[in-house]
Amino acid sequence: MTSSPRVRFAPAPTGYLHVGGARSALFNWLFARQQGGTLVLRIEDTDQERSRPELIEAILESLSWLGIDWDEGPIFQSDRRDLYRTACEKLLADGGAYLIDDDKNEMPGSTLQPGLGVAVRVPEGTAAIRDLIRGEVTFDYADIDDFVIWRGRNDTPGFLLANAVDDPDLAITHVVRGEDLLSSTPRVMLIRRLLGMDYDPLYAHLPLLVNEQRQKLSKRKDDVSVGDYPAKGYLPEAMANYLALLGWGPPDGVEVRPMVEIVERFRLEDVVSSPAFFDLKKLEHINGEWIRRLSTDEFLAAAEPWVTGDDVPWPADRFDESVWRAVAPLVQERLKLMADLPAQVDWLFLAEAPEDPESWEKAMAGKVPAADLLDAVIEAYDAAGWEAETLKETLRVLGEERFGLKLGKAQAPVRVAVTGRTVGPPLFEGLVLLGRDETLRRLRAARARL
RNA sequence: GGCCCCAUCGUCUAGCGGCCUAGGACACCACCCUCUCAAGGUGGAGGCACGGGUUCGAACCCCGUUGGGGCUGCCA
Repeated sequence: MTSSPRVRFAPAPTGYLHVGGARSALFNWLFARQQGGTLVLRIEDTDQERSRPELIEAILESLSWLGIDWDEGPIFQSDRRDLYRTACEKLLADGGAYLIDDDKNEMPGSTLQPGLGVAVRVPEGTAAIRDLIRGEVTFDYADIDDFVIWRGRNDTPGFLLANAVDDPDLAITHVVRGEDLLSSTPRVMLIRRLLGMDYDPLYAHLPLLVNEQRQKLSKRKDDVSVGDYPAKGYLPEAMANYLALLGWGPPDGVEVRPMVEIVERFRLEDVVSSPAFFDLKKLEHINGEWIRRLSTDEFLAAAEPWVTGDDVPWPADRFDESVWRAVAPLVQERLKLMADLPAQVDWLFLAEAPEDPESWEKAMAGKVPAADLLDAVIEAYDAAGWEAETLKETLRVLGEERFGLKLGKAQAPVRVAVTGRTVGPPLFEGLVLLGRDETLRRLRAARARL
């Protein structure tokens, strides 16, 4: 008999969702969706002092942004305090745990008392964890010290206790989480044993996500808050796609693909056991791939905040929707990050070509006779038909016949005069959109500076 | 220190005893394409940490060494 699995993602609201947590959430989700199982969202907010309720909404938002949905919850551990308290009292009464003072000295008594904490008395024996990724991992209780399960300081349950109680109570079948939790597992198992439960879930301890120093990603040292990624110009599809590739690889080697295809192929047993470096470079590449995969309409929708948001570099009233729609496909092909979008099109909506000294230097002070060339272009464009192909041909012929320059060289001064930069979308299509008058005005203005 | 986990190109991975003179992807280099930049195409450089076993045969199995990491909190 195979009943459908139940898994959970259990973040503590002590910070925003970071990429490591997101990856754990994603793997739980992938497994649940793969197996037709259930994903429970549980908020581990037992520590009154560290929990910040206002962060919960942000965490849920980040999960949703990634396309991770859940079937039950969020369940708050802070609502279930009585459950943990009852379990703790039982342990106390049975002698499996004892009261402690602030310095962890054992205190007399077998019921919870204000101001006193509770510690488990670790007995002899071993705990064998059944881990889908690592096989069987055994711990000897002789190596484990007595540990606190109830905080006397603020009279709240510790995470080990809450964990031990919740997973069976929620009928969790598979615990999928980071490897940093592996060492805490024997203690959770011990609590359950002392409580008389014969239940243990199957575990899957995911390899840690690490930084360049190969250390566990930390919110403090590493810039890894998922909530920051939309504003950096990442698409949720790209982030989720990349995260799925950390610790797992599709059997057919096709890395960039829709999440439904990843769900089809995902197997917890195939997750590797060694840590993975969170590589922004690869994320960027995948983001570029996803941007290019968008239909024009999808791209326009994704680009909306980048062309009409509060941070656009041009005055809102100068933005021209039809011009934007016309260049959009040209820009879509060249972006890795949506954040790079404004710099591609700003010259179309600014009153003047943007200033970029480096570009100016490169195009105007090089070997190309910029002044003479601009003079010639101005004269030619004043009379030319205003279509991309004509403008291109005009410049090509002019450049070759009068200056002995290939189009690649001849276009540089024109590009910088009009767009301000040496790089950008295809020039002649852009000139058509900018219009003859403004193009000529910018060419003359640039010529005057030489 | 103790316990536990891990070890294939710089990075992410494929490989689950012979298909491996180790495959793919990112990054890097070269060339092609090209109005710039991208994208795309072609090619290149680059790896099984080390030492013992087991086996007819090990990247794959076992042991050890070394290295890295995690935990060791009245955080999770």
